[in-house]
Amino acid sequence: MNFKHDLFAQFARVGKALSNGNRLELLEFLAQGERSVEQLSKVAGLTVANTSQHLQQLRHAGMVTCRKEGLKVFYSISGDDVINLLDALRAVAERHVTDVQHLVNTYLTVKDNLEPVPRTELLERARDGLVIVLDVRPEEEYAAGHVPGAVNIPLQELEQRLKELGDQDDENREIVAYCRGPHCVLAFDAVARLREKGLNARRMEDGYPEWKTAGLPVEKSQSRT
Amino acid sequence: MNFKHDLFAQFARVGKALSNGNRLELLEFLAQGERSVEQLSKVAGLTVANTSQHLQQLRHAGMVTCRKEGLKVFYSISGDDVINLLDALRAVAERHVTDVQHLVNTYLTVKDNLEPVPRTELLERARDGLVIVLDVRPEEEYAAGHVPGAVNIPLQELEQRLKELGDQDDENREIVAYCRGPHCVLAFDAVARLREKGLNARRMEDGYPEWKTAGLPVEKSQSRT
DNA sequence: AAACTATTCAAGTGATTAGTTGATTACTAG
DNA sequence: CTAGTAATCAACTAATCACTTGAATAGTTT
Repeated sequence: MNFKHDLFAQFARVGKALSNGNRLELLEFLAQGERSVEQLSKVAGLTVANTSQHLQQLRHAGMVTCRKEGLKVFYSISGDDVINLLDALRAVAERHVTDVQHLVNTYLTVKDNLEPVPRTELLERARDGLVIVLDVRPEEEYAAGHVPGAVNIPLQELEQRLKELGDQDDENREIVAYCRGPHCVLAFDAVARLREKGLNARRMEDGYPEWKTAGLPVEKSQSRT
Repeated sequence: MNFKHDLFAQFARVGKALSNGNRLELLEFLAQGERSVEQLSKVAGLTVANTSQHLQQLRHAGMVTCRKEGLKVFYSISGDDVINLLDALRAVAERHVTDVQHLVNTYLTVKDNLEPVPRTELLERARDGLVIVLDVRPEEEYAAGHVPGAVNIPLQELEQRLKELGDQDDENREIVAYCRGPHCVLAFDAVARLREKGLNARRMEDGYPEWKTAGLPVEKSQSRT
């Protein structure tokens, strides 16, 4: 039964793509939208050549596609099924690899952290003005697409721009922060800092890619070409 | 940001578990239910020592658990999320890796193959006696659990025992075959052979593990201790 | 206790993989 | 055409992985 063997070897090719931490990081970043090789290499802290090689492995596994525009090559996730796969991987890793839970817990300095806010609940409460939705990702990612009505304050600028959130009529209005995904640390950080300031902050379940994949509405900034 | 790096390294551990064809084959077999190391080594065509090592990798990735009973150690999938992960992997591999499609198509000698029968539809039609559900897995797997009312004829015995299916009142009663999963070749084979004999055979969507995971009713044989 | 069985452990070999470096290709701008 | 840029390719090293072999555990049977 050579057929069977070949078939599993093909599946393993996709598995191999998931077998390296740097590639997973690239995929998580790509889940935001398309990116150039240079951008990706910076965010993952790899050389351009190395990044290029990882991207080609991902491409051969069918997980990303690329598009050349002038000098630059833009990579992007090749379909929603890939995001499902990444989420399934996360789910297994979270549930079973105790080290992950340990890492997440250690990072969450705020131990009495409330449950993250579910996506569906959020949208209507934001519409009613009950919550402020805070996008803590970098400006360019916000511009490429974000949750409707979300305020964008990148994490680094959070401390200085705190009043933009507190200035609102009600000091105790709940703030819901989100970032790149369930394991992006930006929103964790933001919630921890906001709580230190006495604000009522929570984290949104998952992040922008999951929001988009769930078919919920998104908004884009027109400010750039 | 060392935290981030560590976190992705933990995810990669699960990814690594999926990066080898033999391990994927073991997982697919384990998705049927628990198995001893010896059984697994036979089905995958590996030495016992090698199988044991693969299983321990899977265990460290949190994908399987084991239970010792007397001399034997029985391994099993550690949760439904693992089956979801395997299905997500398959989905990506199927959609993107053209080689997989090629392999599957090559194997399907019957080109005019009808759509596989959805699970939900099947159960009520079987109850009404409209279809014969055929389980082509080996006897022991059938005994460990099967779709209610299914007839068990292992693939090897299919040709000899054909009359057990044709003997029924209506020659044209539809036969729906299933096996271990969407990429197990048993049901493909069975359908192809039945059609050669002029019978009205189709393949069930997915296989037994997916059926069980979907929460649909199952039946077990009492014939063995 | 001795023989036997199922599994695991430990050590070693050849193959594969991750990452570095420097050259090369494809494209743009002057 | 030349210089410059983004990405890829090619060649290499160190690390990791798959598998084999033979020994060691743990449990059962006699």
